[in-house]
Formats: sequence, C-alpha cells, structure tokens
Amino acid sequence: MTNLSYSLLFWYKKNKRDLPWRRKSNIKNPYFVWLSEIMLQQTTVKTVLNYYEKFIIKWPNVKSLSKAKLDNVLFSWQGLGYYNRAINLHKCAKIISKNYNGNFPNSVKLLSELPGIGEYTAKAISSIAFNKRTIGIDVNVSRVVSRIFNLDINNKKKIEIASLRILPEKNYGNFMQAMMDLGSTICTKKKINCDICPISKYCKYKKSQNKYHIFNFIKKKIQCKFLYVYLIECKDKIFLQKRVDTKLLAGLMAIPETKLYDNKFTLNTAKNMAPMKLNWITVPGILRYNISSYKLEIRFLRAKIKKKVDIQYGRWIKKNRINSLPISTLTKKILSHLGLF
DNA sequence: AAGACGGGGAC
DNA sequence: GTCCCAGTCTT
Repeated sequence: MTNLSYSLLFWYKKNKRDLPWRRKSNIKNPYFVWLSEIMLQQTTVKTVLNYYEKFIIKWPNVKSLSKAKLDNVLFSWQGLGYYNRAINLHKCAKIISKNYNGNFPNSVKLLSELPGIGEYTAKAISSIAFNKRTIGIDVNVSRVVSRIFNLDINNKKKIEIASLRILPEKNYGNFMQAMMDLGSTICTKKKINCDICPISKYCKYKKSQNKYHIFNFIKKKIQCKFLYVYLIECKDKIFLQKRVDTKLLAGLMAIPETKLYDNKFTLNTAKNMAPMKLNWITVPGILRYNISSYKLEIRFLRAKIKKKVDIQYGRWIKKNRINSLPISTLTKKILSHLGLF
C-alpha cells in the first residue's frame, strides 16, 4: 500500500461525508450503489439526496423497481433532469430481475452492458459495492489525479494509468470514494485547500507550474429558441401529450408546443401551426427559460373546445390531477404561467 | 470526436 | 448573468 493511499484512507475514515447510500447496511448493496450512481450522473449530491430517499422507500430493491410502471418512475424522477436516466434505470432493473435473478453482476464488463451504465458507473459499482480492484474516474478523481501527478486533465489514458498506480492493496471501494470526497471538499476546482489536504506531501500541485490546471476553454454555445405552447381546455380538463420521439424531456407529459425556432415568428404563424383549428387567444407574457443548451423564449395561446378530441400520445387531464403526472420543471413553469400549477 | 441531454446551486 | 456537477448515448 502506498503512503498516499494509506494517508487518504485514514483521512476518509474520519472525514467521509455522511451520505445515505454509504450507511453500513447500504454500502455493499449493489442496488443502492447503482441507484445513487445513476442519480449522481451530472448532478450534485445535495440535489440527489431527497430523490434517493424517496426512491428507496418506494422501491427498496431492484425487483420492486422492475415491477413499477415507467410513468411512476418518471414521476418520482421529475425535476432531477436527464430523463433518459430514469428510462434506462427502469430498463436496467428489468434486466437485472429477469436475466440476473435480481443480483447485479460484479464485473466491469457485464455491468457496462447494462442500459445507463457506462465505463465510469460500471467501475464505480464494481469498486464500491463489490470492492473489486478498479476505480471509476469521474470529474473529481481526474482533477485530483491530475494535480497529484501534474497531468493534463483531458488526457484520459494518462489519468487512468496514474489512478491505478496509487490504488491501495485493498479497500478499493473506500479509496475511490475517498478520492471523490477529497475532490469535492478539499481539492475542489476553484478553491484548492492544500493546507488541510491529507496527501499534499505526495502531490505535485504546489510545486508544479500549475500548467494543467486551467481547463474548460471551450464555452458551450447557448442558442436562443422561440416557440409557442398551446393550452387547450375542455371543461375541467386540459390537453397534455406524452413526449415521444424526442430526446428533450423524453417520456414526460407536456403541453403541446411548436418546434424550437431560431427566429421569432408571428402570431398568425403560431395559430396556423396549432394542433387543432380553434379560436386561439393570446395569453399575455413571455416565459424565458434555460434548458439544456437552449435559451427558450416561450409565448402562449389558449383555446376552449366543446368536445374532447383524440390526438396521438395525448391525454385529457383534470386540472386538479396534473400534479399526479410526470412533468418537467419547464412544464411546471409553463402551467404556472397559465395559472394551472 | 462531438453534440445532446435538465436543473439547481455557487459565485 | 456564467459555470458546473459521482456521465451516457447517439450520430
């Protein structure tokens, strides 16, 4: 065992974050590890906590989750974002129940074949739940490793080789989590607390020219997009549609909308593009909302209809039942603008 | 190899 | 306002 890994494990034992999926009874339970890892993809710990607790109460094991309706899973996932994670979570639960009799495989190879589980998550589960000799390299681990060895954080191969070199002789799962905790509390992106770092004496960061520690040169382009949404009312019901054949907010229920246009367009155009020919009335106000890589500018039309009409993937929903459906934060804001949520 | 995919918190 | 987060999947 290297001095570095020993020092880090010692530090971790005393200072690890108290997280629900790390409770003694949970940490070796692959279901809990898997669920937390999926939720934590591109999502902060703080945000995940409530969702995680809700999920394990509702579905305490993989078999119960596999029997759930997808809409129910999406409902519990609403607001967490990246809804394909929920769809894949559900798919994966079914596979584990059916093909693996409810037991997760422990190898990186087999784990990687499951929906929603990529290289990182496969290694994380294998390491944390099964204590296999591997390490999932997330943004925290790569940052820490890059600083320890003064490596280019974007050079995946070098970071990986270096991370394997500092692995302890046992306690692989703890070591991986220790690296992540260090990265999220002490060796953070902007504030770098070498003074209280348990492994600073093994680290090149302070001595180096900080050559590789400025990154993210490329800015993500945010595009402005314009759209109209359509509120169709029939007595005490409104018309909503399931979002299929779209990657954005996949699987959720939403109010009908136009495509996302690069330029502003006229009211008449919006009326012509409406899902039905109705007496459309403008709802005052514009809703601006940032989602994914778009800056949305949303305008509103509303109309009443006498008799319900059926449209594909559509459902007529009682206004007081909207909150029982899986909908996105964006849809909530839209409905809120219309006084419905 | 690059782009799409959500939402909230930090600053 | 901008940046970022326990990444994965598609093209």
